[in-house]
Amino acid sequence: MAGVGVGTVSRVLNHAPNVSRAMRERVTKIIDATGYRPCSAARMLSRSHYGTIGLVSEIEVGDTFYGLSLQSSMSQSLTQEDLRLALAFLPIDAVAAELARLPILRTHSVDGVVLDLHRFAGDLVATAAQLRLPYVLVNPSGEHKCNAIVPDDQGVAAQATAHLLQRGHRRIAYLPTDAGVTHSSQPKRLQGYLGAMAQAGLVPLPWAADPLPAADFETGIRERVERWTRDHGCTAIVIYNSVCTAMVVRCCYELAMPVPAVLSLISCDYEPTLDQLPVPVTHLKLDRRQMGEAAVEMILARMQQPGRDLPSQIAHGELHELSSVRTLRGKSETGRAGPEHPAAELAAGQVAAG
Amino acid sequence: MAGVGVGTVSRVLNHAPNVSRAMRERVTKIIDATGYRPCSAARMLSRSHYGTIGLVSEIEVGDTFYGLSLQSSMSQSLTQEDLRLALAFLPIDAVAAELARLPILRTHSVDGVVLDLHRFAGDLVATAAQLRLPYVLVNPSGEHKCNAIVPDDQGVAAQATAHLLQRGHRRIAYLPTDAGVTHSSQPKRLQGYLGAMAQAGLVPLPWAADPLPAADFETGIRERVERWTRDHGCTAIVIYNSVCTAMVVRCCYELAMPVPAVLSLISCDYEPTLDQLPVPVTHLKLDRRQMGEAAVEMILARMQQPGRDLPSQIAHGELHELSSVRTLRGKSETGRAGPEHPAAELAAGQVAAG
DNA sequence: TTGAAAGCGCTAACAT
DNA sequence: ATGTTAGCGCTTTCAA
Repeated sequence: MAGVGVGTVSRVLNHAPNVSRAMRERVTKIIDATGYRPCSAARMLSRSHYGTIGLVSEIEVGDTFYGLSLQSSMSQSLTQEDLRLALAFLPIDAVAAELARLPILRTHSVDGVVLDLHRFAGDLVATAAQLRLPYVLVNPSGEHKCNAIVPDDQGVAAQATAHLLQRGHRRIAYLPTDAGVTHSSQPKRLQGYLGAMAQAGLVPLPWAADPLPAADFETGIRERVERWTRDHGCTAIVIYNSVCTAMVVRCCYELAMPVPAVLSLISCDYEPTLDQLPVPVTHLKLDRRQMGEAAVEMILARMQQPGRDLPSQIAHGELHELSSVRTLRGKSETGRAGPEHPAAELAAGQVAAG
Repeated sequence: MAGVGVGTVSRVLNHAPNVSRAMRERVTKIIDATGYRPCSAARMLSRSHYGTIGLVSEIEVGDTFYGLSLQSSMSQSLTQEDLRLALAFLPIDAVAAELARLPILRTHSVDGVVLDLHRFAGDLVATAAQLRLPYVLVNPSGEHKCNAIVPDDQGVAAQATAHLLQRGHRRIAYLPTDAGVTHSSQPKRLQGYLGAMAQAGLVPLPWAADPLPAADFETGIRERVERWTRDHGCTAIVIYNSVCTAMVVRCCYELAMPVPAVLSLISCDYEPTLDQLPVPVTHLKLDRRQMGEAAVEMILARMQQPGRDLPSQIAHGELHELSSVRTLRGKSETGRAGPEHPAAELAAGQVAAG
């Protein structure tokens, strides 16, 4: 300290209004000269808050695009508010005790926490309430009227179906994912498809409500695609997510059913893979970055008014038209539509080895 | 406090050896009963360290698989040591001042920092040294004898080439990425390819050293693939990374050149996209999780002995054989190899619309 | 506008 | 083995 009281230094550091210009300049100068940095721990202690919010997600997001988008958008939003993000990971199907045992939760070290837990063994809301900390749920399974950022899963599938309808398709199938996925997006997207078909006065194609066998995912898809096209005049498929979409694309490749010439595809969820497939796939994108920003906004608001519930915010999907949907004309109205199936021998050269 | 001194409580909290069983139990009981949690800020302050290490990465990793694997593996490793991870993001081509301005670096709040910056405008090592904080570099561009986790880029391309050679390929091309990528992995992977070819007494195919035009990436790839196969008897391509690989796969799809029947592909880098392409692509995987663990190990070691440099650790690639490499026999030795090109009309049905 | 001083909740050295 | 106490580096009253 060069000649002034510590209180004064603190005041200039925090841009307090009641400091003389002269003093401010003098202090600033020494701060720059000495390369002084305040100690965040001391700040937290005396301010009795942490300037940090926690994000707990599932370890498995490490293999998906989903996770990082959320994180980096939250981190950026928080940085703007001069706040920090603290990460924690939980295994899938974790229980309340495991949550409480996380380093960031076991000690007082965050002012709020956002929970990005899709599979939690127990009542997530009750568990979160136990934390005695403002919390926000991101994309939780189930219904959540409050304190959550929920994607419009039903809407996304409805939009996808509507897009195909609008492009002239009538025999539209829906491909769910495997039974292992217990997240509520599974039934909700199904509902979206069913609803849109009903509204258009069309009957859904079979197996929409039957999850694929987790054991033999690929064969299951192949069988459905074959039967849909062969027996039901299917011209387009609404697909649960991008992993399934990639498998359908492979399947079409092997069956020599060009996309979108023979079969149109639309995915209810986006990952960068979709752009990189041989035929870039049209999809509905639930913007994770936007969800991250919404989560930050909500947790900040909840920190302002502890204990008060905030209405959940719905994240809508946005249509990205790429190359996997064909426009049908003419006899498509009759129900049976689409071009003839390509000659089987066309497949021979295209089948993947191994 | 129920009857005991605060020092004692602190001792049981920190598992100090010199506490009687009776006392330990008594205190533990009240701690559980009251749901007491220690305040991490106070701990940091009195211990005068933070139990936190920082990770600064580029915002753009948000779109890649790379980033999250590193983060989550670091977070897990640190959690085991009862340490926390603090995140910060920097734009690409950031300068030293921007680094210093990051919240986690502007204040004293981490005990060490790992820098995952591939494109930094300036001398990263010098800048890191300025931080007066133990640091570790992950996958930095350029040569780094110390304090870095460096992937074996040259080795990875050499292994990829060797794998193709071993499978009987002789006319092997190398596809770099675009000129916008200034990271040293670009020249290093090229060297790996060149070296392996030279060692096998083979001449490299053209354009290996010519980065693709960033403007028209896709056309560039298409032209090379066509000319390699048509004019140079090319049967296999070593590809810089998975984004380029996806484009080559699309290209083969459009040119009706089945993979691997006509053309074998191997990628020098992995992202989950590779598994999801119609033909799963054989690749060398530089394990990011392993790199994250190595980074944690190194930063911890550097924190033990501040100021001492540690030799860089090299991350090796692991071959994952999927379905994109064909085994060549017979006349492959002569240099010109591979089956006839498939009839052009085969393409017609498979070309993507739009 | 500035200085002085009382904490914030803990750890660790010291005393017992 | 346990209690006592002096800080850790800051913010924030309260006086001046």
